[in-house]
Amino acid sequence: MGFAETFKALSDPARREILDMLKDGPMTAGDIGNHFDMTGPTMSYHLKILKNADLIYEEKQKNFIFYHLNTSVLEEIMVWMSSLKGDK
Amino acid sequence: MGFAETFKALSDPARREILDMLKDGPMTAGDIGNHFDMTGPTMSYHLKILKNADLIYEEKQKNFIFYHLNTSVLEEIMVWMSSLKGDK
DNA sequence: TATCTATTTAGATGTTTATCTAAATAGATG
DNA sequence: CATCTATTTAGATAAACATCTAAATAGATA
Repeated sequence: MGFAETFKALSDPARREILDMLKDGPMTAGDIGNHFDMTGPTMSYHLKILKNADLIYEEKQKNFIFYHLNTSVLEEIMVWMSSLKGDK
Repeated sequence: MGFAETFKALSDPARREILDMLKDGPMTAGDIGNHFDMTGPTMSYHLKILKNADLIYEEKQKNFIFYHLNTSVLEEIMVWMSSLKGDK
């Protein structure tokens, strides 16, 4: 939990695409995975990184896991970026 | 040049600190390096990554190189982040 | 309860990253 | 022009990362 973790999570194109997909609502791990040419375990790995970075959270429902976007961390990053730009 | 490169550049704490330092005005590679417990070559490596990510640019003056902050790339990232947040 | 479905964990592997030391470049100055 | 100062390039290395296959978990259902 820190900027390093967040930026590392955001540095991978697949992970950014996952976030874009979740913008329209929660999805199961399987449905997310179907959009990529990757194995399940690889998808699971990326989801874990996004989860550890607090960019998504999971909700278990039956034997599915729904992933939700969490944008609160992005707010903090935008504050830092604004300060870099000199916006006080 | 792309989000991947930018986020990777931002994922390192030393590199983020360099950007914070440059917020107050340009600095030479040497002066930047003096703030860190790192060798010159390591500093040079980080500066190159920031430069390739277009987050800084250099201006040669005598036998010094002054590094300047460049925030235009951050704007694009903030636009993407805003869209994730649903700010249309 | 046996098994099917959804997802994760474990372990292996090739690639990328951050760091160092040693050497190279290039401009300024005695 | 010899050398000092500022910085980078080259090459090596340990750690971290992204990916895979095989196996494990855990809940739903026949």
